[in-house]
Amino acid sequence: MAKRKDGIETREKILTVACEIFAEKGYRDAKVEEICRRAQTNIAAINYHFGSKDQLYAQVWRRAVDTAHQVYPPEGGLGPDAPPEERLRGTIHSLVGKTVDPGRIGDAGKLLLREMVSPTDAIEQIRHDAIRPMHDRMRGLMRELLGPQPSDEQVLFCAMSVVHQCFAVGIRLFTGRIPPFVKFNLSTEQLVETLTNHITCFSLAGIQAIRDEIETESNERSL
Amino acid sequence: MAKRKDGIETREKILTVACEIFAEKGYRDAKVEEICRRAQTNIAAINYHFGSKDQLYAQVWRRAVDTAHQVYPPEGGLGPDAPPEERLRGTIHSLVGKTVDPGRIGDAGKLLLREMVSPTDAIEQIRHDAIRPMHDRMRGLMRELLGPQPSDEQVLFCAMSVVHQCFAVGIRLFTGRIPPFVKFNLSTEQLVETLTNHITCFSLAGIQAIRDEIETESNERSL
Amino acid sequence: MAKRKDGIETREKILTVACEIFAEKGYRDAKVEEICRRAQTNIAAINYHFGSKDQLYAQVWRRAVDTAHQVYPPEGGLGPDAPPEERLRGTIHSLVGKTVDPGRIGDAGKLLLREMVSPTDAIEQIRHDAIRPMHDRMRGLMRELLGPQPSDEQVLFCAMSVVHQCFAVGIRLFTGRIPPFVKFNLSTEQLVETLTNHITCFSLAGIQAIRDEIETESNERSL
Amino acid sequence: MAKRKDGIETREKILTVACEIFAEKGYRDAKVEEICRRAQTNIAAINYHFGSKDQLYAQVWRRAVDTAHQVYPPEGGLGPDAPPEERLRGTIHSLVGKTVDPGRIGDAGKLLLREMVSPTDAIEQIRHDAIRPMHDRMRGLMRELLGPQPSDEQVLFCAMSVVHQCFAVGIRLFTGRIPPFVKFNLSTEQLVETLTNHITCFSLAGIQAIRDEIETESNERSL
DNA sequence: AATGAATGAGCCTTCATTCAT
DNA sequence: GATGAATGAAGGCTCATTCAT
Repeated sequence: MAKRKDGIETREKILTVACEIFAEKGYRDAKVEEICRRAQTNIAAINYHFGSKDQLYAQVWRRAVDTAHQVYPPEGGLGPDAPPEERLRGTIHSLVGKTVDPGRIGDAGKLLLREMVSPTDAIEQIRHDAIRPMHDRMRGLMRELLGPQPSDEQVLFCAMSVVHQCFAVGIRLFTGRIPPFVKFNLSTEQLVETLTNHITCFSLAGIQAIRDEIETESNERSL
Repeated sequence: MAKRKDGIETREKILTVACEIFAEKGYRDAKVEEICRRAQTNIAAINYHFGSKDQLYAQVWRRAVDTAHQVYPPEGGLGPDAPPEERLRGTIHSLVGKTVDPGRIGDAGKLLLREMVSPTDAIEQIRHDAIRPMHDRMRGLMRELLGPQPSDEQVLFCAMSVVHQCFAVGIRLFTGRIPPFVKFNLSTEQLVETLTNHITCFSLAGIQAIRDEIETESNERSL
Repeated sequence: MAKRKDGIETREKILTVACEIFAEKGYRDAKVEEICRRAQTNIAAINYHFGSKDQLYAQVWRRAVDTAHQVYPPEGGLGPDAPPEERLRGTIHSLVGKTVDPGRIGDAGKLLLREMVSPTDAIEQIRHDAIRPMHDRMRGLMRELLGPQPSDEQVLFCAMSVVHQCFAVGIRLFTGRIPPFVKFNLSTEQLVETLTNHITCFSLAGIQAIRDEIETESNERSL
Repeated sequence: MAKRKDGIETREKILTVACEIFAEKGYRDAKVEEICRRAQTNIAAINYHFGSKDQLYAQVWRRAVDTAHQVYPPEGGLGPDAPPEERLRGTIHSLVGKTVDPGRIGDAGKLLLREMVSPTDAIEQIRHDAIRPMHDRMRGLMRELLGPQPSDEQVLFCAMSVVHQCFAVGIRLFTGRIPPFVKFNLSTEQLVETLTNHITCFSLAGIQAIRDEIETESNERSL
């Protein structure tokens, strides 16, 4: 006889294992057979509980997003009244944490990064729910920091400059090209902190440089 | 009839089509059947000319790297005597071009980016030939620009900050989330120029900020 | 419906059909499609139940060996105390039965013979389990029957003389060159008996002749 | 430009190489690509020179039979007037030589043995031309040696006993289970001689035993 | 006469999904 | 509710053969 547990338990186990495997191998190379085996359930369980591999993936993704946002809230938990420099640091901290810190959000970070780069059709909806708000927020911050009259282009470019710096380490980590951080003997928390400091410092200066350029252009044009 | 020629033509046709499809769908989702159909050859042609799908992919990749390096040489064609700021601009230009300009390097850019993020086993060799030199070069540049005593960590972080800014637009382009550049009515050449300017400006300021930080730390320590 | 049972039945059906077809056509020319068709299952059943054609073959072979040994035990069921002439007869009976009697061991005999002549890589292990013991046993018997001082060479040659006589009819049967036994109206049991008698009589005399020769040589040498 | 040799040369090269490979791997596992490669010609050569793989095989087989018969003539070159014991020895010598002596007949022996055991459809005709005469001859010899009134059955069984002893070593040689002859340091010629002696001695005694049995039976019946 | 690029039929295998129990 | 035997569509690869040159 089969164990008549809760049904919820198996569901959760599958979700967890699936996240690991999707993160490790990607959607296509993750096999339902392996997920079920590692989740110690039968091969029909995924279809039984989730309807299909696609739908399982969507669930896994949604849970990853939720987990990541919960552990690393969008702007680091700061309110809208905090100075923009602080909110930038908070946002960078959040992004770096999400993609670098497997200790606290499991494999959600890898999954997020993977989807960031090779999007799957099935979950366009979810992606827009999760990623666009982040970009919108980042663009808002850039507008605050870039001063009076930045062009949409400049706002977008700066936003991308910041966002992709945050992804950088994550990408390198999960593609296996782990940089020689190990020798620095940094804990994950320290790594997140160090990276946040670096990117914030680097970016604030970068943004300021773009702002100066805008003003120079503006002055030239007004002459 | 255009058949039974010297075999080179068919080979090239397959290579071109395969690059498109690998870039578009990734290795796993690219079907040899589709490649052959679009190349107007028999389904066995890939095995005949390349031995296997794996080996075809390796060839495609190698050609993509070659093409990209030819059109966008590593440091923009500058010699080692040029000032480091210029060489940074050249390197950024090269990276941006490779990942943004489908007009001149076909789908090589997409392929490069894809491999950057989800590496395939078969071509570790090639990846090391193409990617590591770039990172080494970039780290060398950072050392020049960061002044007397940067730590390995600082060099690495700055290099990553620059490199991943360059990939940013490429990633966004090829994941289909085409940013609203279109409305700016920029040609690809203009886009590459604009991005190069932005990233160079942003990064030089960022690097300078890190350099200042280093010196501050150094002074504090020497007190 | 007779479907979705315990899986054993389908497995057995495949095993039986596969034995027939492997025996009939050999490993390479046996097609999984035909096996599945004749076993009235899906083409994927072999992979599901056995993993691969290779592994199916190994299973088939192991079962054939087991069946054959069960129906025709190595020395005809005689104990080690029986006189060597009787044990020789028993061994001959066993070998002849295994290779001649399709009525009681199905196609195992054909399979054994086929493997005897064109060994397959995958099952070296099994071959050593089944064939070497038989040869060792036969050589032991020869030593008993050849008297005091036979050379290894003489033991081996006599063993081969006996063993291959036993295979003779089997080979001729399964290569389709059925000798005109049919006209003798012999049942399979009678055929096995008749052949056993013939080979035993022929071989005991042959062995005795070699033994005489040994003694002659020995005498000559001692003169 | 292609070498415009004789055309005969290439043909012969293919025939030789094909014999090697067919002997080594069997018809099914021999690949035309490998044959052509090792024969240093193009992949279409087999079809060009022989029409098909089947027909090449038939040619190879016919040549193997011819070679074997030439080097080891059916009854060892003895005339019909020689005493039957001598002609038996000659026939055994011929059979053993054909299947054991790769030095003088190339791989023809292996090929013959292989075909002996797993006949190929395409060359039934040739097989009957080569094998049936041998069996007829052997049965004739048996009739001479078995005395006045042997049954067809007894004649056949004795013929098989002799013939298959001759194949024994060959089979063991070419299936890779080379017996420890090596340690005896026998040259091929010596091996052929030794085996011929053994089988002749063994068989003459065996035949005599069957003859005695016939006479016993006959006496019993006539009582 | 000879070549080798190209073909297509066929094979084994994979894998998400279904369904009887 | 849960299982796992079974399915079928599809994919990559093999290989003897063909045909334009």
